[in-house]
Amino acid sequence: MGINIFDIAKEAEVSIATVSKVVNNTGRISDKTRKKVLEIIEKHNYTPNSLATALTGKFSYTLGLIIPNLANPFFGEIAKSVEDRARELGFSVMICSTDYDADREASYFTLLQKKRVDGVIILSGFEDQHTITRNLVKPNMPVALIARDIPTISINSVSIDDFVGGYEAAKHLIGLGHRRMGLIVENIRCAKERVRGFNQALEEHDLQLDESLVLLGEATVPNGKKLALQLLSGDEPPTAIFATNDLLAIGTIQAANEHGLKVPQDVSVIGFDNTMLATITDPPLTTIAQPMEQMGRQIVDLLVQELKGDVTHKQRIVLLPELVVRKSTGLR
Amino acid sequence: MGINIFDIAKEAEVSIATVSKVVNNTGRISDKTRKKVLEIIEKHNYTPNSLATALTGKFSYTLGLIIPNLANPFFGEIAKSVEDRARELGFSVMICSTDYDADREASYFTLLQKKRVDGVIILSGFEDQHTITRNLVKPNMPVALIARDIPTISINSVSIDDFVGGYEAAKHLIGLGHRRMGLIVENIRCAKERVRGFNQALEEHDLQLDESLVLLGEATVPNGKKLALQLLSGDEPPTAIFATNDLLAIGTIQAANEHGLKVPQDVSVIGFDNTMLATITDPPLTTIAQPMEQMGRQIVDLLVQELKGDVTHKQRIVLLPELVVRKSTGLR
DNA sequence: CTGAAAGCGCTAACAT
DNA sequence: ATGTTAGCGCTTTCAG
Repeated sequence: MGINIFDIAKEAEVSIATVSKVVNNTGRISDKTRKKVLEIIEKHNYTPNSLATALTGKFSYTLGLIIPNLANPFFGEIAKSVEDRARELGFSVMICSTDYDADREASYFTLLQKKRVDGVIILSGFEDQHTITRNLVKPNMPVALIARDIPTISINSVSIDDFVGGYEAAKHLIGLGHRRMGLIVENIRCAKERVRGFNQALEEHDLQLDESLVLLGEATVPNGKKLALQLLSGDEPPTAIFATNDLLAIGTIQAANEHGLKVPQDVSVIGFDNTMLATITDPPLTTIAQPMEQMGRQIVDLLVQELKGDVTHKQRIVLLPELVVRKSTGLR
Repeated sequence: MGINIFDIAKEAEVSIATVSKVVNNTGRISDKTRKKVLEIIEKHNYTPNSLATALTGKFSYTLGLIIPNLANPFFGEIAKSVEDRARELGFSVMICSTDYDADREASYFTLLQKKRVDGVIILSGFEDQHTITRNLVKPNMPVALIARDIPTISINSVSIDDFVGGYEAAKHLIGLGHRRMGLIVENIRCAKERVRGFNQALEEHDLQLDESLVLLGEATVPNGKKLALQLLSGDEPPTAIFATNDLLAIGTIQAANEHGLKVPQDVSVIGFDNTMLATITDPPLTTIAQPMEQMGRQIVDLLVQELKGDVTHKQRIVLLPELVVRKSTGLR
């Protein structure tokens, strides 16, 4: 097909070794030879085949990113920052959308293995420790977890302190005078952690969570709406609702509107993530912010350090979430 | 590093050719041998190195996707459907975020070339015909354009009829009794096409666009807000605003609110794209829908057909946009 | 400073 | 039905 290192070598009347050296700036090459080779390369627009390079050399300079759903802005923003940082460091990223399907996730593990990516970043709900261990850790593939955490294996990760996030949410609501809270919770580990934090704040104020006001479900706007409607139609509806992500919170606002309730006058709503969505709802959403941009950058740094062998010990970076007060929460 | 085809061959006491054949289901292999080889493969969890395969074989089974910004839900949704369809067809996708930077876009062209992807899908604003031709078409790399179009080169593409989209938007507004319209326009070719369609409808009703009410700018919410504010503060503000995408339209709604105007009572707003954002604003946004899911699938199909040589002639698929009426537009 | 040659892991004729 | 062998395009000793 294309032109290769032999073609260049022949036309420049040197050996392929020489061409390789000028391309990679290795070894010693006379300025004259270098110039000549460069000229021919330029002339033919030659680009080394990185498959061949990767086959020989150490790295493929490709990372895998496993993510549930790019259409969700939270994941989109993280994917963007991962790609940005990877690019800065000379890596490409292969995107793998699991659509919250555990089998699909597992099949990506072996695919990325085959493709000989240098490392993989996992941002998913279904990381099954066994699958990860078997498919990635055991074959010696560098792995890093983002926004999720598996305490039981030694692995690089960056996440936020979900507990603190939930705690802050509750504190904010309590400060506004709310006593009876409803919760809409995504069915994944980190969301549970947020609930635990929420509860902690409640307890510190001698408040008790009514378990019947804690609803679990998949993280979509319509689902948030459905669950919130359920909460609001009860006998003794909550005066404030904490949804464990922005999508669910938005559904909650919609439910309130539909139910003839004003946010925040009749019911306060607080979300989690602080995606761009939080700024465009009406009222704008009070939420707990995750530093998505920073998380993406850091996880890439961690992974690249590991695979380059710069750092031998694993790290678990925990960032702190921050309350962002907008207009969806108000005094009881 | 890992275990390779030789290791398997040795342990199974066969040649590497045999192993290759059972892995790829080619040639004839006795059931007995096949079973034995499969066992060893299973035992060692062997996965063929696809770099090596790609080096020898025809395909790398990898596609490149060039896209401005994953954090924008419009692009996120398309990226998702591209990845989904690619996966169904056995291809991985390498994601390339240009951040609306033409240089970065160009550098991705050569990167993907090096990585020997089998084809590239471009969804970007900056496709410079010359750059594409030089870096991709000339080196014989299959290329497909999505949601954008370059009429002057023969290339596979799927897009919507932007002209019709704009036309529909205007018709809707005119039908509601609006006569004085403002436009907020992203500075890219397809947006201009939407404006042309808009104008066409106007002309058919003997209406004239006031050029001073046509504002150009980058497609972000804050920018939409800024421009809309400008429009609304004029001497003779428009009664309806057409923004060429949802982000700009959302900014427009925010501007109206800030300016003390009610949407749609005081000013109607219509957007373009129909991302999930359109459903969560208040009021929900009337907009022109692009079938993002379908576009993503089709472009992958087109590209894969081309690179497999199934189809020799290029296609330009044009889908029709659809008006989705929500609550942001109303009678004059 | 430059080149010859041995791989990297795999596929695909071509033999046997 | 199975094995031998010549590449694929490149990097990297090791000689000269």
